[in-house]
Amino acid sequence: MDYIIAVKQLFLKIETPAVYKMYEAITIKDIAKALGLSTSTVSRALRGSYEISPETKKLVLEYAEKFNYRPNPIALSLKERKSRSIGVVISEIANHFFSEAIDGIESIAYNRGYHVIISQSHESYERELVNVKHLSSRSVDGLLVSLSSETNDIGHLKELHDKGLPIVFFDRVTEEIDTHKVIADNYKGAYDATDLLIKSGYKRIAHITNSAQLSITRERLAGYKAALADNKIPFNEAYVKYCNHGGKILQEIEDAIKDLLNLKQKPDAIFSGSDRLTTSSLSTIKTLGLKIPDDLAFVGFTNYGLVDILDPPLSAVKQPAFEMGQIATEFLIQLIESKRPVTKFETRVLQTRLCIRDSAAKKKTPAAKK
Amino acid sequence: MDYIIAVKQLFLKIETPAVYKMYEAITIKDIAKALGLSTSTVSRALRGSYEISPETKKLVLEYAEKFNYRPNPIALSLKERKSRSIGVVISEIANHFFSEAIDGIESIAYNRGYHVIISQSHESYERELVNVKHLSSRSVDGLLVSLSSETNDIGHLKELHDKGLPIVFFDRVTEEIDTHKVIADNYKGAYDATDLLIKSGYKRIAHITNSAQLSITRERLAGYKAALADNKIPFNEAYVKYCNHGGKILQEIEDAIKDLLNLKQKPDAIFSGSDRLTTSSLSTIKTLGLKIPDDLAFVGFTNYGLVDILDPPLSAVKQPAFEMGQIATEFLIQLIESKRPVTKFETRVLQTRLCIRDSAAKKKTPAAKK
DNA sequence: TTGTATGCGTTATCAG
DNA sequence: CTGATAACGCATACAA
Repeated sequence: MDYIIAVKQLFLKIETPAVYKMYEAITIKDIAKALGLSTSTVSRALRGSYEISPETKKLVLEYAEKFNYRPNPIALSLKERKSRSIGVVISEIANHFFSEAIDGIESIAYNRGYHVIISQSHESYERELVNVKHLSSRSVDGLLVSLSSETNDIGHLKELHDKGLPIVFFDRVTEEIDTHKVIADNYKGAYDATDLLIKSGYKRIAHITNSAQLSITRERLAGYKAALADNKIPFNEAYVKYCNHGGKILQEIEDAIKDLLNLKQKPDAIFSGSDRLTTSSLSTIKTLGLKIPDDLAFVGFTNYGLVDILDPPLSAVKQPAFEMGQIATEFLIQLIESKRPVTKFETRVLQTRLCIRDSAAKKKTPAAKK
Repeated sequence: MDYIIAVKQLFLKIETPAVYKMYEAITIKDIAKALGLSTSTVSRALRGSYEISPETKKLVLEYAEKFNYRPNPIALSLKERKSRSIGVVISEIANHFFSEAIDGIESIAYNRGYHVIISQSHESYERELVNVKHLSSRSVDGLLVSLSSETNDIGHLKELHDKGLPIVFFDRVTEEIDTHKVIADNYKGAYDATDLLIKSGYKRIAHITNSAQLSITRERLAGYKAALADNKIPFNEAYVKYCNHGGKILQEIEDAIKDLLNLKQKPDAIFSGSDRLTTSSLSTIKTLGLKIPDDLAFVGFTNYGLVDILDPPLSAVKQPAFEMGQIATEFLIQLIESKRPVTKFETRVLQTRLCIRDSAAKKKTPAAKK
């Protein structure tokens, strides 16, 4: 049986020329041969060089058009030593903040003729490492990075950056690498959210947030603390819950919220510090049978279109994800195409937007509590 | 001031050699020169060829290891005439069905050493065309396609496919191209959803769905009709609302739902046919102040994690997006790496999953209505 | 066992 | 105005 197949294969191999093989496209060489010109003449004609006679130019251009000539980007890459592609390193596409950011990234990249290669770390340092290695080894011209929540050693990126690979960070940044960065005003966003809860009459406000090493976590925590301080509310360490945000996030959140509810001084409101944290928290709150805002008021960072379809509608801090992606990409392309080494870097800070809805509604019984 | 900067730059330019320029990596040629060997020897040693002496092999391997040699993928691509990357053509990343599918695609692709390049059409035929052109012209080895809702001319894809570019369709497929396809059992999913509503006591069930030319729309409509027929409920054309799903989807949906509510025989339930349609419908229903399920019962296709955080929890048809992505990718890589032309193609159909929740709860007053 | 030469598709340099 | 040649990094047929 195997023998027959083998013979058949041999037969097929002889019979069929390499037609099926690959989408064969026309090359400069083909044009040159067909027109009895040299490849260099064709190349120059195609690029509209002034030193080619109008007739030749016309001839070549028409032939190219007719046979739908497209320059081979891979050959160009090899020659110019750049791939015209940029790598994006993020944790999760299935997260509206990042998918909006990607929209922004693409809107700029495609206009400037760059491919976008996206890789997800799923919040794992291991995977981030693998992805960065995969993307680097000279197949991308630059990297757009938002760190995974597990990452605290950025040696892999530092090394690439030192070797001259342009890198721009957005959202989850690091201070250890001096380059352009694009972030939201997390401090102010968190301040606004916390302040809204306080102004609505809540005093015992818990904060569910990402892993402690992320820049966004630190900045949002600072904004939360500042709002408490400005309103003369003491900061309570037990009210802050860090979640590593990995695969078992739902369990993590459930544990965190249960912990909070078991405290002697139960919190009366929660401020949640990210997209996934927000949805997971809401899910847990529902499971526990708690009513928002009466049992627990709620405000969260999120870019999902959830704000108004929930009951009650969700008060949320929205990040300018699309713009962040755009600006980061502009920065990166600028670095890639810069003729001279860049030594002066910028950290661009964009404003967040607070959407006020019922989930942080005024407390109904402010008098009853002490 | 500018003058000083210019002088400084000039100075810098003279001072710094072309180090900043580009992440320079070591090549086979470098190794050969350093070790006094020829490039071919090095190349062979690196690939562990049997015809190289153990000593030379060791020498080369150690040197390569020490200087962290990585073969240049672009040079390889040029040589082997393939890029080891696959293009993904979808409408929106910010759609859980697609982001889950992408997870599946990546899980397979990365294991097999392929890059994944994603492009979004945002439901526009124009953009789909541009993206496909961009991806093709020999920079990807194959295409994973889910058509935009605007697309009814697939000439661009047909041409590429005829030229030998492997293409696999998933979710939104076409019959006009003979190749592997991966779809959900949309017929059954729609049947189940409609049947659930009927079994819960609803009889006037509207269907909000995608643009009519999409395969998923046709299949889901068929399932909806079949469930009605099996339950002896007459089909009412006025109950089916097609939405083109473009930029102004919210307005479209609002109009559609208002139309439905203005009918003499107002529907008592809605079955919605996609992720975005579902969230937009819920949003509109909320805006109009309608209560689910008392005023209007609801079941929708969706892959969002919404099911249980809404009030009432949402009954939903979930698609096996991750698996669809995986299988489509396996098909594609199989086509790409096949040594012979493939003539026998498969259409894989995966099962959907119905999640039953309160939004399709039993009707409370079945007696009152005729 | 190792080296030389060639080609993948393109552009730049130099020579006519 | 046009053509020949080299180079980008790698693999391989062919020589030695």
